Order: sequence, then structure tokens, then C-alpha cells
Amino acid sequence: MRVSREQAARNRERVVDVAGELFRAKGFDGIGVADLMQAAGLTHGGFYGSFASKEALEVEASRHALDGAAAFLKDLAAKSDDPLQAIVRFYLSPQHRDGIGEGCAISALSQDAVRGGQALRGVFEAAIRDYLSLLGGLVPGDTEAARFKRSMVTYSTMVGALQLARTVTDPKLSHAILEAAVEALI
Amino acid sequence: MRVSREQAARNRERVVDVAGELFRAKGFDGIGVADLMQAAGLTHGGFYGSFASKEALEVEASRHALDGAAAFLKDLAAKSDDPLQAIVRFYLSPQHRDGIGEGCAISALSQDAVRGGQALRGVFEAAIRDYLSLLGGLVPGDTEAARFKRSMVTYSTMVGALQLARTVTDPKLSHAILEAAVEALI
DNA sequence: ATTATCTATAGATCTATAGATAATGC
DNA sequence: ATTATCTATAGATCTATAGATAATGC
Repeated sequence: MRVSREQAARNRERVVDVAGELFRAKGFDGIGVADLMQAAGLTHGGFYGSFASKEALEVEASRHALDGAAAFLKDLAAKSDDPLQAIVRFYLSPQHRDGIGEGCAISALSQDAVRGGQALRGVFEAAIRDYLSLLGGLVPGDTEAARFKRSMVTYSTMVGALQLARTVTDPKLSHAILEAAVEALI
Repeated sequence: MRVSREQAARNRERVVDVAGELFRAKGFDGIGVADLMQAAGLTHGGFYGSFASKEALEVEASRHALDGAAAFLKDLAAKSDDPLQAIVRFYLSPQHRDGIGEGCAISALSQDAVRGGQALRGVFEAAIRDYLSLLGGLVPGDTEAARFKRSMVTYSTMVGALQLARTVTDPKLSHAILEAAVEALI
């Protein structure tokens, strides 16, 4: 059942992509290697030909998911004439709240990442710096230091509001949390 | 090795208390029943005399941890002549950042809770309402609606900033995130 | 006699590996 | 000949239960 090198590379990428989604949706410990490989259309024994360990995939899938989300936000900003508002409104939308598997991996996995190893922590830290840099170029402020401060507060409010809105089950309260944060940030 | 009813009740409480701490520190899936019971000074077979399942303990330990943190914050507020500042400064302190096992369970476990069952979700939602109500009585605002909105934004910023400060490994960046949020909120 | 706890283990699941298989690519 | 993938399984770990034990409390 051997496939071409190109197909093998595509298979590997699909595993990373599927893992990025399933890890975000179910947590690192919420999905096993066998189920991940099955979701990617492969058998689980083949996993260790492409990855050194499940932990290595956690790192790679997190980086892939974090980069993808950053690219999506940058694209959103580039297309809008009010980039900050566009980012804030998307980040705090019901759509992003309800699509954990496709959303910001910081909001989905950072609590797991805090308990993880050095490599995983490094990937998440780099992503946070990337998001802060993106926001720093959009928020108001007289000096760069002021804008950096403002970007940290803005991103904190976004991450916290999304987290609270996801935790709460009452749709009205969840919506109110998102709306209050949007109002405060734009 | 039977003990008195009182001692048995104390043993059960100790399991709940130890679980509250270890769940926060390691995540629900990061610690097993056997290790939990050992940490409480008991053997793991005895667990199922006190609890229906590990999931039942997750619910009970979360409620206990969330209530304990709320009581701590209320006490902090009652003792201070600037209660909002006291709460914000504690919540965003390096001490709280570094003591996940003893801190706010929302910040430690809410991502796990989102993936959990109805009972767990309910406990977290009730705690969020409790925290919002506490903050609602302290934040500025002309109307109750305005103060409620402000409490949601304030708590979102607190939760997000603590989460980001915990995720980042660079002490300087971690400290800057906490300080920026404190400045913005008091 | 009751029951809180302990020892031992069943049954399921998870990561990782060994060896076989079959298609690719030199 | 090489190698991407598959089948099968080892070994560890986890939840949950069964049955034994020994101290409590009627």
C-alpha cells in the first residue's frame, strides 16, 4: 500500500491539519493517535513513520494551527478599512465562539500548553508575540510603548471574553459577554 | 482499617480538596484516581465508596475550588478600602500566576470545562455569574446595566491576561502583560 | 452487624514498536 | 532496493469493581 513521495508528504500534512483541528476541539488528551490517523484516513501504525511521538505532533499541529489563525487575522485586517474593528468583531463573533476546532489555538489549548513541555510552550509564546505585534500596529496610542501596552490589554480582553463566552451555556449571557468586550475594544 | 464516620467524612473532604488542587495544576486528564487517592493518603480502591465516578469528583472538586476562590476574593474585598483594586491586583499578581493549583479554577480549567458534560458546565457557569456579580458591585458605572457590562469586560481582561501571562515563558513579557492589565482596570 | 478502607484485578484504552506488504523510484 | 503504509501486538496506564479485612457503632 505504498504511495508516492508527494502523496506521503500530503498525507503527513493532512495528519498535521486534522490534528490541529481535533486537538483544538477535544484537547491534546481528548484524542488518541489511532483516532487521529483514522480521521486522516490512515491506520495508526503508520503514524511513527512521520512523527517521533504524539508530543512532537502536538507541537507541530499547534504551530500549524497558530500560524493559520494569524494568517487569517492578517488577511482580515488587510481587506478591511477598519482593521482593528474587523479583527475584534471576528474574534468575538458567535461563529468563532462555536468553531473551536477552526479558531484561535491560544483560546482552545493554552491551558493545556501551560502544563506542556518547553517546545510546546515556545510555540505558544511565539504565537502570542505575533498576535501582539499584529494588534500593536492597529491600536491607538502616541508612542510605540503605549501601543504595545494597549495591544496586551486588547488581546487579554479578547482571549478572556471568548473563553468566558465559551464556558457559559446560557446563550444570552454568552452573547452579552462578547458584545460588552466588542464595545469596550472598538 | 475502618475509621469513624467523622474521620471518613474528613477523608472524603480531603479527597475533594486535594483533587481541586491537582485538577487545577494538572488538568482533569493529567491526574488519575489512584494518584489522587495516594495524594490524599488513601488507596485508590476506596475511591468508589465516596464518589460515583471520576467525573462526579471533577464536578464536586470544581465547585469546591470555585467557591473557595470566590470566598477568598470576597474576603479580600471586604478587608480593603479599595476593593476593586485589591481584587485586580491579587488576580493579576505573580503569586496568583504561579500558583495555578490554588488559584481561580476558571483560569485553570475552563478550557477543559467547555469540553465537559452538562453538570460540569453548570458549575462553571454558576461561578462565572458569581464572580460577575461580585465585580458588578465594585466597578464604576451610572446604571446597573452599565456596571454589569463593565464587570464582564473587567473579568474578561483579568482571565485573558492571567492566561497569557501563564502561557508565556519570558518573565519580562509575562510581567508586562499583568501590569498592562492592572493599569487598564484600576 | 455494619461499613470504611484495602488488596487485587478485570477490562478498556493509549502510546509505541516489530515485522509484513506492496508500490515507488533508482 | 527502498520505503510508505498496514496488521498485530507489547507494555503501560486508567477507570471501575469484587471480595476481604478490621474497626466502628448499635
